[in-house]
Amino acid sequence: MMRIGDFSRLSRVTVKTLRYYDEVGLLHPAHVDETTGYRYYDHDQLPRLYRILALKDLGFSLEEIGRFLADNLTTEQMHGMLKLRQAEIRDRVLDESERLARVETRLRQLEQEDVMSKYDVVIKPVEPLNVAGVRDIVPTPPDQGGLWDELMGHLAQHKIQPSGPCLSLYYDEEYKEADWDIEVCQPIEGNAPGTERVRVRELPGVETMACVVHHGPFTTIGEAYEALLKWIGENGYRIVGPGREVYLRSSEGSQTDPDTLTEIQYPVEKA
Amino acid sequence: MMRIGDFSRLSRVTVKTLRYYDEVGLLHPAHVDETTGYRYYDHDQLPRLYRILALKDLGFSLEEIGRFLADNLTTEQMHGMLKLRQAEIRDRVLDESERLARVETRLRQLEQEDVMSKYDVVIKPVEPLNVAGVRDIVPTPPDQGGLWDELMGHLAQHKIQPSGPCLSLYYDEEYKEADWDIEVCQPIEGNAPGTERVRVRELPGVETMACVVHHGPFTTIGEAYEALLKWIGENGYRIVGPGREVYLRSSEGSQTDPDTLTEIQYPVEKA
DNA sequence: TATACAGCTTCCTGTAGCAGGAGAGTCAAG
DNA sequence: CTTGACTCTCCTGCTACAGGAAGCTGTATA
Repeated sequence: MMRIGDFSRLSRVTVKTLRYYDEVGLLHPAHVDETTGYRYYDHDQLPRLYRILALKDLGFSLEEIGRFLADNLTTEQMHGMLKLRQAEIRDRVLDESERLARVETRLRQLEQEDVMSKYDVVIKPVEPLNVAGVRDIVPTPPDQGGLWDELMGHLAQHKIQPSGPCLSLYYDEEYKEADWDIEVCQPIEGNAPGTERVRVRELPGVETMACVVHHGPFTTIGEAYEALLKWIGENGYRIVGPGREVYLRSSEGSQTDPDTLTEIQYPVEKA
Repeated sequence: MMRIGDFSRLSRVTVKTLRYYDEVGLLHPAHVDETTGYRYYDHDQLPRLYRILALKDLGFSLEEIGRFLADNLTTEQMHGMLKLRQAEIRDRVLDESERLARVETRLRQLEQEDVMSKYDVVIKPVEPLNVAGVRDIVPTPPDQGGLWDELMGHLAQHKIQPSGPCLSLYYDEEYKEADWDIEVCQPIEGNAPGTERVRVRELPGVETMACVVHHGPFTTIGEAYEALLKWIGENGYRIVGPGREVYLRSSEGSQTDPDTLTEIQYPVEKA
């Protein structure tokens, strides 16, 4: 029988930890003096402590280790827990590897451009959205004003309330000189009447949407697109649907208001 | 200006988190109603929030992100922090990969032997140890009794106090049929007189010692050796020094006492 | 106008596995 | 008997929030 300090030196486990294991019931001392509260350990408690350490080393929580030691479970149960651990660790390795890749991408970018991008890309889910929309081919993006007039006219006529910031969808898959396939949308509540030109429908939700916010006039939104597309490419994603422009704040059709706020969104998947 | 719930839906960050970021000073609302305490956010706070999320995604702590946003640091500082992050993540990936390998080793072992080993191996550091020892060639390990008599006689004669459990060192690098090079040691305090045969010296400390405890008679200690050596091989270590047997509890030379407790130690390094 | 009811507030607790430290009692040696 | 090393319990802190209680607020509807 030895005191906690000796057992600590023998096992190279801190006194704090030994007391904690006593508290949570993982390893009670062989004997506790009733009057002084001193803990006394026996040499043959070392194997149990080593088992605890070995299991901890495999990544099990103390609670799992506790059940482990108490139930002394069957080979199959053991096998199942190890399989589970294996899967969890694999996930974590994968996560951390991807994080590492992102950090290294940033590093390369920093070394090349010598300045940190003003754009930050995030991946987030986007809910399904009930919208009224008008879709058509227009020469270039700045020419979508007519579609907006059409849409807003319809909404005003039927007294339909908007329920969020409006947005445009860009359906073309590659870059175009002219003739863009664009849909302008206004989120609305519930269902409302549509027409041949004004479609009311649900825009599907997207689980992984790569997003970036552009703060500045529309005329410079190209920089935001550039940053976003670069990020998507460098981080191993690919675009799997039409891009969206969400007009968070804008002054009615002005292309040059510097206080305009636009979120660009692309549905993506890991390539 | 929108309320916290709307900003939460817009950014897909929970209300709880937004309140927390307010509390720790990462992102205060644009305006807080003095009478009601309601938080009001502006659209143009979204870029800052996205920056926070992007940095979090790289693995920075909220505190680091805070300094980050407050100081808006130079490119070099930025570079340094990213390098640091890179190193940390690499370490973690390595750690987790090794852990994964250990789990998989256990799994294979379980599948082959259909039972969990009764031995648990741990890696721990061992302190330098001041000892008196007698080293010689003996036919086989059970023949080391004479060395112990010699050592104990010397200690008794000089009234030298032992300061811990005694141990044997096995110097041979490969298995031998006969003629083992063995040193028997007794830890003692301070320095004490030695002789030609009884050396007093400091046993060097070992940073990474692979250890296992055998609970049972000496006659079955081979199983413990087998388990330990197997573990060392399978987990990518190699032996870099003489093995030790530490006699934690024993009944004076008995080879068959079932309550004997012995720790086997091998200094190892990652291969 | 009264009433729901959804949404907001603060405050408290819990998480995992201990580390650090305060204040007080205990043990063995000199 | 004193000293100094050791031990005890109890409290706080760490990260980044989540969950929930109790109470207030804002808006839509009957």
